[in-house]
Amino acid sequence: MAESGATTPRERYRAQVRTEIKDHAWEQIATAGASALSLNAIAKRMGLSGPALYRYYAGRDELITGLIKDAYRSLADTFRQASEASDASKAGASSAPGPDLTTLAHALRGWALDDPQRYFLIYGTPVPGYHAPDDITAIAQQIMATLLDACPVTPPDSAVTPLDAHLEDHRQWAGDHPAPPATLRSALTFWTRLHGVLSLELAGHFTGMGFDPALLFAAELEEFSPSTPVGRTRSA
Amino acid sequence: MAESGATTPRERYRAQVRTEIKDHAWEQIATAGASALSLNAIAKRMGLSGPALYRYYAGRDELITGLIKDAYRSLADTFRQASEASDASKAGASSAPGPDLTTLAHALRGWALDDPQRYFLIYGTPVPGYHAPDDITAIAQQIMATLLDACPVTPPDSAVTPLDAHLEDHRQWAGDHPAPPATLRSALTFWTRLHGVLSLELAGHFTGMGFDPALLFAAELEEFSPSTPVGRTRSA
DNA sequence: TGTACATCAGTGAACGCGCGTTCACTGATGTAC
DNA sequence: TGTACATCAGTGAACGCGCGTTCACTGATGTAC
Repeated sequence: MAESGATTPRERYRAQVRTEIKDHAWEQIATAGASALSLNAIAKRMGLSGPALYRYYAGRDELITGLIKDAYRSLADTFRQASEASDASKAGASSAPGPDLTTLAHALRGWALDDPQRYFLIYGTPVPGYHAPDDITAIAQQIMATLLDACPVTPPDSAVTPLDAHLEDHRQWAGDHPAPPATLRSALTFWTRLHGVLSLELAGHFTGMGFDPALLFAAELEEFSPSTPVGRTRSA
Repeated sequence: MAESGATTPRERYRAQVRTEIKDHAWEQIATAGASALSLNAIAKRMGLSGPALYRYYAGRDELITGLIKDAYRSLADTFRQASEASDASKAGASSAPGPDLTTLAHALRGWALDDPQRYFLIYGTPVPGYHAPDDITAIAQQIMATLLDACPVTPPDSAVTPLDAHLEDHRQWAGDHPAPPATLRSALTFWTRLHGVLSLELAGHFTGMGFDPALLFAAELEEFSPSTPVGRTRSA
């Protein structure tokens, strides 16, 4: 999708086939993982002969790069939409301005569970050779910016650590977002902690353990919720 | 290694060749990732012909399973050794009994950085079909048990959460370790948080960001250090 | 409106490759008397 | 100590497969006059 303004019938057709190829590619990735992706297999599934796909993609690598870019865009969109929705819902009176982290967190988890292999295509095991093209960095920064917009400007514990100072010097990763240092750290920690629980869940490392990953995710999230103090207060 | 008591020369030879095969396998995995592992390529590197390896492994799958098991064992050993070393060093007088989490954390990070693809073989993107054999679960539990031994029995914030109760009901994952619920949660969180930072670092997701992953790792770790209160106190 | 031409989607054959795996066999190493 | 036998490591040929990718080509779709 988002192949930009197609006008002539031929252009429309091309765009449609390109996305059809991608759809089959995602299906194949979800079934057997990204390393099993094969142009010939996709062609066969579409009722085409192998070389036909070379009208649409220069090769396997270009297709995969396209998929990765789409995955990033999809996550960025999901994040932005969740952010806007939560922003609108509390337009009336409620607590703090801006979207809240809980909404973003659940959007992230939903997006990941929706297609675990798509999550892993972005955040999973890297293939030693591959280096992401530059325009992907931009989308990653956009994701970070959305996250920073949702972070309370004064996080629960707001003392400035050495790490904060270090991050301050390297704000580029959030597109030079003008948030205070403690907020930068907060967003980064939000990201790494949720990724920690989520990636282990998606990889199935909790299945042998019997308990519910959602509870673990929620517990990690609670640490960021501004409504509850940082030391959990409920007891059982 | 640890092929168990080899006595006759032939047995010793077999064991040696088996580990030599594994060594080449690891080298290949480190270079091109686990999905690129090929029996023929290993044989060629060893100066053997392809089918020769079938004297030592029933096939590619058995070799990979062996590698995974070795990786788990290696991590368990690293953990245990770090644990014992830290235990001994403070035999004199110092603070709490038992090893401390900082030592374990750095052992983990060192082990991971030593061979990122080995880390990913365990904790990385799962291949949709594969299911780990049962004896691996045992090693994973042993790792958890070592971790639990190092957790302070009364963690920094010790109120009992609903998650604690849930974990209490599913203690199996730690080999029925007799730690209090809050400690179970603490160990689990230790694991997921460090994995969060570490896996993103190993996957190279911080390289475009310019800052030092070690600082982020240390910051996450600080939250578990009993010497420092949970809210960081230093300022800059 | 029809004709001539250009564009482009898709085909089928082919190339070269490396993979996992089997099989019948050779030659060396160990064992038993 | 030497001889007969069994064990087993390793070979080379072969099978069947699917991969990515190229190339010359046909036939349909669009464009220009």
